[in-house]
Amino acid sequence: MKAYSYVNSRVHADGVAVFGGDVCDVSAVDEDRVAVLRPGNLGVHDTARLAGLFAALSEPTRLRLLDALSRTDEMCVCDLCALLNLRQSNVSHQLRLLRELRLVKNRRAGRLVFYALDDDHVRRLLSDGRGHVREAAGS
Amino acid sequence: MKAYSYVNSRVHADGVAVFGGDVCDVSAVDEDRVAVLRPGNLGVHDTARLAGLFAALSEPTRLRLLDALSRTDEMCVCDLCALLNLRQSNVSHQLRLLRELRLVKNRRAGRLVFYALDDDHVRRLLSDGRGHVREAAGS
DNA sequence: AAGATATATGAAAGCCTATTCATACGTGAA
DNA sequence: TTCACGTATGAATAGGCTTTCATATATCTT
Repeated sequence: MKAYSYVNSRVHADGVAVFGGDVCDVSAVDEDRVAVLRPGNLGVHDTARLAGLFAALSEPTRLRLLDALSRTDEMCVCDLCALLNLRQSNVSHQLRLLRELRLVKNRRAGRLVFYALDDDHVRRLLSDGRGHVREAAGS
Repeated sequence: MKAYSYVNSRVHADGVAVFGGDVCDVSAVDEDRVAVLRPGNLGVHDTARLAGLFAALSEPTRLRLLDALSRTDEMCVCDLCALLNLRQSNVSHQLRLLRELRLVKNRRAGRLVFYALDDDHVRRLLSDGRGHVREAAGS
């Protein structure tokens, strides 16, 4: 998952985010439309957060982990490994990422740690995603 | 955007996707739950497609392009460059990717090429994504 | 036809990430 | 305490992706 820290980005006086290094090299055709849309542009922070969220979902392993959790209430690490045929180390690494993004939560029960989806947004995102790939079947 | 071609993946006789190289190295605690969930696992193709979709959304540049298009009907390449302060080459490359994933469509008008969202799934995905990052404000 | 504008594309560089191995940590049992 | 089990984490490598530059293609104008 890319970091996209935006350390080089700055914000204009008008609040418009300017991303470091990127410079427009063409002139707009419909300057009015551009001017109207510009204030609604995604800000630097929202962009980074959204990108981080979707990046979490863009990985087959994490995607399958989330999908599995979306089909039950909670599962321990070793059961996730068995269900998805993954190495324990790999699962732990990915679950850590998902936890940092508040996509999953965990609770300890003895030496087992159970993971569950943190809220319903993920379920909906997965569902919408499936809706799209089902329609765009020709790709 | 990662390819995730799964050339090394195979499918068991029971239809369960097995991903190349990955081997579970622990034993399941709740084998019944695993057995119940396994038939519902995401297949290889669905996983790859979903991952590709979310990967498209995981990139700040593409995310901003899609967000911009979601706030208007259509826009030409140079206006997108101007609005987002991006190089033309960069925008063209990313729009190509988005088009291949059927996230945007385009039409030519003289020497301009106008891009628009291909369907409403993307709009909803963006909206859901915003919903999540708004709630998980503490990350 | 020639020039100008708008867009597309190929190649290369630099950076980032996923996975694995090895190992540490935490918990329960004997 | 010592062992066994489940989980977490650090380091390293291999492979991919994004961005840029240079250039090609397409269309319109003169």
